Amino acid sequence: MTTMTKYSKQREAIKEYLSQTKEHPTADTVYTNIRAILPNISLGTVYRNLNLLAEQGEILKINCQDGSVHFDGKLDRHYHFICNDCGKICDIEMESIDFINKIASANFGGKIDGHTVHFYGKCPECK
Amino acid sequence: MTTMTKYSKQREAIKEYLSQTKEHPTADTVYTNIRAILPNISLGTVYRNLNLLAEQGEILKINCQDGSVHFDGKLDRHYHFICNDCGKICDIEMESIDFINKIASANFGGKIDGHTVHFYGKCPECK
DNA sequence: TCAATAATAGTAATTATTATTATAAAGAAG
DNA sequence: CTTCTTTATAATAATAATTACTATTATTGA
Repeated sequence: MTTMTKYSKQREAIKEYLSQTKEHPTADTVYTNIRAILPNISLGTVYRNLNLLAEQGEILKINCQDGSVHFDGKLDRHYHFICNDCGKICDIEMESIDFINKIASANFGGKIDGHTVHFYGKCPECK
Repeated sequence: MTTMTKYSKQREAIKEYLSQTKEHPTADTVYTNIRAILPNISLGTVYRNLNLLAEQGEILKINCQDGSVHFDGKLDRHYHFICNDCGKICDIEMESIDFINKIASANFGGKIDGHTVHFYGKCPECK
């Protein structure tokens, strides 16, 4: 029996917050911001729901090069840039580069289903 | 005054171990394996040297999608594949795709210096 | 309205990693 | 070869991020 997901205002608030922000907050930043609306929410609830939403594909979990974890409520196809100076994550709107999967498949015995790519450098502000 | 790096057999053993293995071990796996040669090495020493070697560009630090951190002693240009089933990291020998930096630069205000890319799917064994 | 189940807050526990410190090893100078 | 200075080490403590636990509360379907 597959377990059933019930509504909760906490999860709804997290989803809403992520969908409206342009930032790519960490779990802790989500927690801080959600507490403005739901002062009694617990950090564990934030973590559980972020992971649940990410599993369900409703948000995106971003594992940065430096080991930090960020979340993204924007669902349309886009890429991420991380600034080497200020550490900020920016969106990059660009054409799909899914064709690199084909390039990688050429000399590889397994099956390539996808990839993750992050770009690095100086963001518009730090440049 | 820039601090000077002194030789240590611990660091040498870590470097040697990474250069000869085809695996992409975690810090803890490095620790376990090095203890076969140096039974008294401490985990802190392993972490410190892995980070030092990575900073100096003598080894590679790989931050996986799932948050785990692995190390690679292979220095020539190659790409990484992570199996969705068994979690193993494999090398992919393929032509450079550095040109994706140009594609990303097209509509971006900042400066793109590099990228990281990991491929996902089923490895040769799991397929 | 009621029963079943999932979600929560609060807290404790875990994991990975870094910091601290007294001792040991490395390298330079005499 | 001995001494001095500096870096590295082992062992341990501390930290940070995340997950697990548990009693209580909220949601949903009947």
